[in-house]
Amino acid sequence: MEGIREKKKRETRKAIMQAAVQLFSEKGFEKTSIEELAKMAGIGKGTVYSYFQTKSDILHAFCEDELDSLHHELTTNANQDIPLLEQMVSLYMSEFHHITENREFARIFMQQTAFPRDVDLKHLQHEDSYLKLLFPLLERAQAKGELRKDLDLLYITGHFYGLYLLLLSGWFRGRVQKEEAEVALEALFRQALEGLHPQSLIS
Amino acid sequence: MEGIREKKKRETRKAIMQAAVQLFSEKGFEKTSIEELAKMAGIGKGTVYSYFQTKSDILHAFCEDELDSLHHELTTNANQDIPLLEQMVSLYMSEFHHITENREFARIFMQQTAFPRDVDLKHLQHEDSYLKLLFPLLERAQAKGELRKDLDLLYITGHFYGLYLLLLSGWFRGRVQKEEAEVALEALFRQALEGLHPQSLIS
DNA sequence: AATTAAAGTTGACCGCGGTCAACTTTCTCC
DNA sequence: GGAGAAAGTTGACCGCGGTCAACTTTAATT
Repeated sequence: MEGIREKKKRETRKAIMQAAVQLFSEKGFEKTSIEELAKMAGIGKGTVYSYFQTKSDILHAFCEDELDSLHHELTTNANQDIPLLEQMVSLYMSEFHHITENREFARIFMQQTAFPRDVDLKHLQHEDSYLKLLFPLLERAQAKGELRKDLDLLYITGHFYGLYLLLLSGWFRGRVQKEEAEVALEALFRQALEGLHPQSLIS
Repeated sequence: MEGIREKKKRETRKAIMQAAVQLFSEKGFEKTSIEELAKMAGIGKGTVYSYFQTKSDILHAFCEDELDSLHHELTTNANQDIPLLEQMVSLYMSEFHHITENREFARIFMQQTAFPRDVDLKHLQHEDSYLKLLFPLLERAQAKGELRKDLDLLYITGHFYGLYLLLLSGWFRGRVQKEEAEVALEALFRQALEGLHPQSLIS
């Protein structure tokens, strides 16, 4: 049976997350102080740090929850009968729209995900869930003859992810507007599939 | 003629940069305080902020100087007679080695370059110098028949850059070791050139 | 129920990044 | 050269993220 402690811990953690989402959305991540957040969650400042190690960890936890639910949604909704290009574009565009919903959240999350201070197991876990989602799609595409079979699946997923990273970065730097994103990503993915070499070079 | 002011400003700026490089290298970026840095540069704390807007701007200035000199070096040393694949790998690997020399520097730099807080003109300038470096290479490759001519050069550079971002991110997350980097990048670039589609699909 | 150990909470406190009003140095114009 | 303006410098100060020793609450034991 669940003791008082476990219950309280769950509730406190939830209260922190709720306060965080509200305040970060309202005032932005940087402008929200931990003390303020703790007050809204009805706890002392120090307590926050027994649930999360750093301020950005709070935001990170939220983002991972979101991404997890997004991944779950994608897995169940995936339509495997459309061409790979469309599948990938739609998949990454879902994530793109999700993540660009709130620039502040996305920035901190991507900064720490793509260029973390330390090598971290959490990142690898997240990556694995990613790969579990993509591999079946790619294997099926290979089976359907849409994808070369002599390539490492890891490199293929990496290839798409790299181009997605480029798109995200382009949006952050103001190079790509939200409305252009899908066209740009599709063009990049098409390039990846068809190759940059002229056909004549492929022996 | 140059007045006392201009001269002092140049010298002070230089002193700040020198102190920054030394301290950031010795103790790391986060562990170095502005007060300490100012002391070593022989000025007051406040003065630092009339030369740089934030702490990470100092590091940023250094990185941009480095990258500029690297780009210059690459431009003059570029050997245009080797295949495009080799050119691109060697070019990006130079940058990779340069940037991974100091993880701390690279992290802050890449976080702010790829996912900046605000859209910033400085980034666009830097990108332009990038493109100026790459476009001639690609045009020449197009002329030599190594590259499709129906593609936007911007998308091609983007494609390579995206894969480079992936490599860097992989290194930061501990997925790719320095020694494996070149092999990985070459594989990715080769994929990009040859395409992920099986040849039979290319009509 | 009483006692003690373990787990959880707290806010005063620290060091740092960044600001700004007061101050000093340099320039300009007569 | 002197007076006033303009530019540059400074460190006390502020607010915040993060720590920790003292304290409170829950669990385990007899």
